[in-house]
Amino acid sequence: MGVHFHKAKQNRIYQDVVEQIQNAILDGQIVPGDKLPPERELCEMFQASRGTLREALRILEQKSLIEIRLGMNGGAYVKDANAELMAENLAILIQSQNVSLRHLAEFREVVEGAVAELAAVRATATDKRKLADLIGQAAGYREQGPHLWDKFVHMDEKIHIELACVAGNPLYRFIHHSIHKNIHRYYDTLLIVGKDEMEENFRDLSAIVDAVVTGDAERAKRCAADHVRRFSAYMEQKKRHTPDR
Amino acid sequence: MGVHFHKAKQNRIYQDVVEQIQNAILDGQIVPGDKLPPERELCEMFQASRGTLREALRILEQKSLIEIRLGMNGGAYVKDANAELMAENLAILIQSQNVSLRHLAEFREVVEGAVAELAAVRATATDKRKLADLIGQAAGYREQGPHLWDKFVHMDEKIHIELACVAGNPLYRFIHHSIHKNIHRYYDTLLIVGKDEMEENFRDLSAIVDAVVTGDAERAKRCAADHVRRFSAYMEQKKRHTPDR
DNA sequence: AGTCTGAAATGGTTAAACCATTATAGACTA
DNA sequence: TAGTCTATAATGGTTTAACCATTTCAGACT
Repeated sequence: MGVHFHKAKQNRIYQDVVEQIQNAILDGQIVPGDKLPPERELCEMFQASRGTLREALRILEQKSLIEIRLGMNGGAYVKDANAELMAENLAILIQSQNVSLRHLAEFREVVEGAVAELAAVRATATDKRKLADLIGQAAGYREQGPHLWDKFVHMDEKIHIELACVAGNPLYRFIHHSIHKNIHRYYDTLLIVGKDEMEENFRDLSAIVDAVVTGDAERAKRCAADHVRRFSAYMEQKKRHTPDR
Repeated sequence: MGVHFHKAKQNRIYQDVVEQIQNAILDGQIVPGDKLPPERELCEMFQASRGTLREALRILEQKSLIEIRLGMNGGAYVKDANAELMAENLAILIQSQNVSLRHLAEFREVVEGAVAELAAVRATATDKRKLADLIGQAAGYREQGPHLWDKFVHMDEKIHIELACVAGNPLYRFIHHSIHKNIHRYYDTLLIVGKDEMEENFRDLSAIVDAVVTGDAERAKRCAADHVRRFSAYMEQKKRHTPDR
């Protein structure tokens, strides 16, 4: 690998090491999938001890910039998915009780609305076909009865992701991912889908996609926001009947 | 399906240390301002070596859960400002060129709109007085000429923060903080405020606050979104005239 | 009363050794 | 020949013990 590191300076050496490697990654000198040299070699490059170097690696790992694998062929691999960090952050905010489920729902209403609106404006013919296809699959699972209902739930997720992609602003993808990851554990216990809920959910999704395909941004926004509102209300209600977690 | 297990690896002592300390913090067993014992004592408690323990501390520090100070009376102090993380995170997304300034502006338009809307609905009498007061201060700085213009710019910031607080959803505070921190370095070089820009900015702010005070949520949303749009357009324009960064 | 100084507390760094996990090549077996 | 076992080597994980650097503060000295 052709990247040149210079001797680590500064008071806190590990910080300097972090910065050098981080810059190399963010500048594209090292790309996702690449492997950094083994720790012992990095030590020589940076003229630092292994302990210090490992503290730097821990920080980079926590920033989701690298992933460290064990064993032969192990080492520090440069990662791609920057979305993980946001999810982790959000998790901490929630756990420290600064942000409640209700806050999250309120925010999600706005975000999903904006996503649907943008998607309606920006969807290409290909995007529209893809969305219609996803709705078709969901319809299929819906009809085939209870044993495929969890597949249906999964489609809901896929449709939301697709909408975020169509919207064309990566921030929305990241945010959606973060929220979903954090809300997921509530799904598992609270979201026991009955036929009625599924039908309603399907109607909501169809309405959103229909509005997007039609290019009716205003309606898309309204439908998406309504969808989230109904869904959140449903979750709140379930939660009240499932005492204390 | 539904349930997600993760590999049950006992190894990686530092992870275990991180979890124990993090839980203690998030559960409130240790509160912000508290100091953890010195490294050497923690080593004994966890029965781990200092190197391992320090790797754990680096992770907690990167998570903004603790802050480490040097010298006598130094050590690991528990922090409470969780907003830093999100900012750091967003910075990485931007620097890795996954998110552009334009994306950020587009998102901000939606967010500031939602904040103003919520604020209009939820503002108490006290909130309204506070907002009116801030606008008053801004008006004062505006009139007293160029030497106070940077104070005026600062007021703009304060008003946005206050709106986010009034909106009553902490997520918006965190998001605003993140965006602001990341957009700030552009301010410094691009935002040379002339009298016209300041006047326009002041009109925008007044309009937003007026709508909020009046309780006109719809208008507040529109004014805030317009404000961000104008501001972003102004920045884009400046940027084109300031070749390459 | 003010200033200097040095000791103590604490994090930062180093070095060398050993343990644990994993991929793989090559030996062994069916 | 095909499959399976095994030894080996590459690499991260952990320990230990020592020393360096920074900061505070009590007490000495103006």
